Amino acid sequence: MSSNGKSLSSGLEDYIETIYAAKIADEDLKGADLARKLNVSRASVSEALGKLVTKGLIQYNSYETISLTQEGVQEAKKVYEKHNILKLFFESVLGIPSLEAGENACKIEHIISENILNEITKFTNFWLDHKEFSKMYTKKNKP
Amino acid sequence: MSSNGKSLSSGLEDYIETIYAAKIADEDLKGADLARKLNVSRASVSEALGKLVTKGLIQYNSYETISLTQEGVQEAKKVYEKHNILKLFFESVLGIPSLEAGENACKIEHIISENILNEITKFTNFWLDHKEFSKMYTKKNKP
DNA sequence: ACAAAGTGTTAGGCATGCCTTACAATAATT
DNA sequence: AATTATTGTAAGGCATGCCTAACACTTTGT
Repeated sequence: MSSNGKSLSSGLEDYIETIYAAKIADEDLKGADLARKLNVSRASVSEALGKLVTKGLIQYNSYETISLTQEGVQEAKKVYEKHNILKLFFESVLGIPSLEAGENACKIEHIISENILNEITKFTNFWLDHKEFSKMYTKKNKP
Repeated sequence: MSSNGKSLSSGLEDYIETIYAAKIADEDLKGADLARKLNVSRASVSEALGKLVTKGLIQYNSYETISLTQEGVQEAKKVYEKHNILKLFFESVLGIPSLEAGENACKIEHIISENILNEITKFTNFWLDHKEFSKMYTKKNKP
C-alpha cells in the first residue's frame, strides 16, 4: 500500500501545490507548463499527473488544462498554507529575501510538524503585532 | 558522479551525525548499535557504512567500533551544529517539547539554507537575551 | 491543408535508501 | 571447546523520483 492511499509524497505535493498556485493566479496550466515551472522533464510530469489522477486529486486529459478536484483543492490548500506560513516567517521575522524564503519553505513544508507550524504562525503574528520588538531586533542586527 | 564526491545525502548525514553523537557521549558504537538507534536494518547500516568509508569519513572494520576520520568529524560537526540550532530555536522560542523539536530538527537540518540557519541563530540569541519579550510572548500565548 | 512547433507518452535507466531472507563470521557464555 | 547470541554481509526487491531518447499526437501558422 503506497500509491493508493491519501498521503502525498513530497514530490507530488510540489506538483499539486504548483497546480493550485496556477489556479489561483487564473493561469491555464498544461503538463509542459508544469515541467517548466518545476524544472523537470515532461516525462516526469506525465508520470506524476498519472498518479494524481489515480488518487483522484486532479482531472486531466492530454493537451488540456489541468484542474483540481475538490479533494485536490483541499490537499493543495494545506500545502499552500504551510508554504505561506513558512515563507512569511522567514521574510518578516528573519529578514530573508523572498526568493530564498520561498525555496526553503518549499522544501520544509513537506516535513515540518503541524504543531511547529502552528507555533510559527502564532509567533509570526505576535512579531508583526509588536513592531517595537521587531524594530529593536532589526536595529541590533542590521546596523 | 554522485557517490564519490563530498556532499552527503541526508541519509548519510543521519548516520554520521549519530556516530558523532556517540563519540561525544563516549559510547562505543558498532553497526548493530547504529541500526538500533536509527531504526533501520543491519543490512542498511552495512551499506551506509560502506559508503562512508569510501568517502573517507569513517574508519570501520567489521565487529569493531566505528570511528570518524578528521574529515568525518568536520562533516559531522556541521550537521550536529545545525541540528542543535534548530532544536534550540524550536524549544526556546517556540516552546516545542524536546522530543518533537529534535525530530523536526533532524529532518530540517538537511535541507535548510546556511543563511536562514544563521538568521535563526541570531534570532534565538536575541530572544534569549531579551527575556522581557519572551515573557510577554509566553504570557499572551500560554495563559 | 500541411509543415513546424509544441505537447504527451513509453521504455529503459540511474540513484537513494530501505527491506527481508539467508548465510557467514565473530564474541560471549557455559 | 562448544554452543548460543550477536553482528555483518550479499542477494534480490520495493518505492520514489528523475532522466534521455524515441515516437506519437495536437495545435498553430503560413
